[in-house]
Amino acid sequence: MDTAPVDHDLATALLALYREIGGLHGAVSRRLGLTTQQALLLCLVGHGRPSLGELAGSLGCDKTNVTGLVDRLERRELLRREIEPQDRRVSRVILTEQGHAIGAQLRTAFAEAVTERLGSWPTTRRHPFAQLAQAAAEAFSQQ
Amino acid sequence: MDTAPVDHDLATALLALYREIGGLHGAVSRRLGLTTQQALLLCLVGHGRPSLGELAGSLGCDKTNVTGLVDRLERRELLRREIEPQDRRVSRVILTEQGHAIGAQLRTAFAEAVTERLGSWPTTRRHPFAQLAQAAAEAFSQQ
DNA sequence: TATTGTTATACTCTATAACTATA
DNA sequence: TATAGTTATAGAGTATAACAATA
Repeated sequence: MDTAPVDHDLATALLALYREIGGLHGAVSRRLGLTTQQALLLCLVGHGRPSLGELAGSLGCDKTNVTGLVDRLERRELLRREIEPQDRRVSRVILTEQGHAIGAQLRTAFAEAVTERLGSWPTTRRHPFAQLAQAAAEAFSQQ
Repeated sequence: MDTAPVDHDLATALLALYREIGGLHGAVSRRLGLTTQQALLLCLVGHGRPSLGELAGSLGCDKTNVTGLVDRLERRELLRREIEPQDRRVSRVILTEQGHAIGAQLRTAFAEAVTERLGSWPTTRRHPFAQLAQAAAEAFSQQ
């Protein structure tokens, strides 16, 4: 058989990986004065202009949380809201210059932390892993 | 060159995967009446007898948080504290029968959710992914 | 003295329900 | 009427600092 009914080994490995990435990402975020959620949101915005509702979907949390998250990041001038002229109910989020700078620091620091721990992995191992992780993330994001 | 200085692609893929697993795991946990952190702690205890300090290390959070997490789970009779006789400063955590039952439900539900989304992946793809994820989790847990 | 766990505090994250404003 | 975002609320997670019990 090729596709087993339930893959417990894969799930266990992904859960362990989730826990460890969380620790790493949390430490990096904290070092830059952000919470994990603030850092995730900041990286998620990037160069796009997501609405608050879209952010809630991507973060997998309620829209009411995004209001508070965006409030705190806007107060620190890392991003700003912009009302959509075509539909004035919609608020879009745009990073400020400082927000982009912190986002870049965040990505770099996280990439350095990952590379440091997986430093002994050759590209012949890291590359397929990155592709599988990316593909899995996309598969998970389809609802 | 075989080991690049910083692997941004891998870090980006792992961050996306982290976000998606978080959504999936959170949904599964919530369905069983637990928060993400409570579910992580419950799975972490398993059949072991970790101290609160060890749990804090594994969860990557402060020990003061573990006090509250364990308090709430103990109040719901999913686990209990047991003072170590050899060193009465140490409290070890043991799952109750109900705690084991919920833990098993949690693992099964999460494995089902993972398998459902990666259902089209053949074992020739799932298996190496599981091994890489497990190896990465171990590499990350070394400090 | 050092360590394990707790308490107190303040802030952040979270979901639910009710609301405002726009469509 | 329906939708995007907000507010109010209550509970949970988080780190810091100060503390108790034990080693």
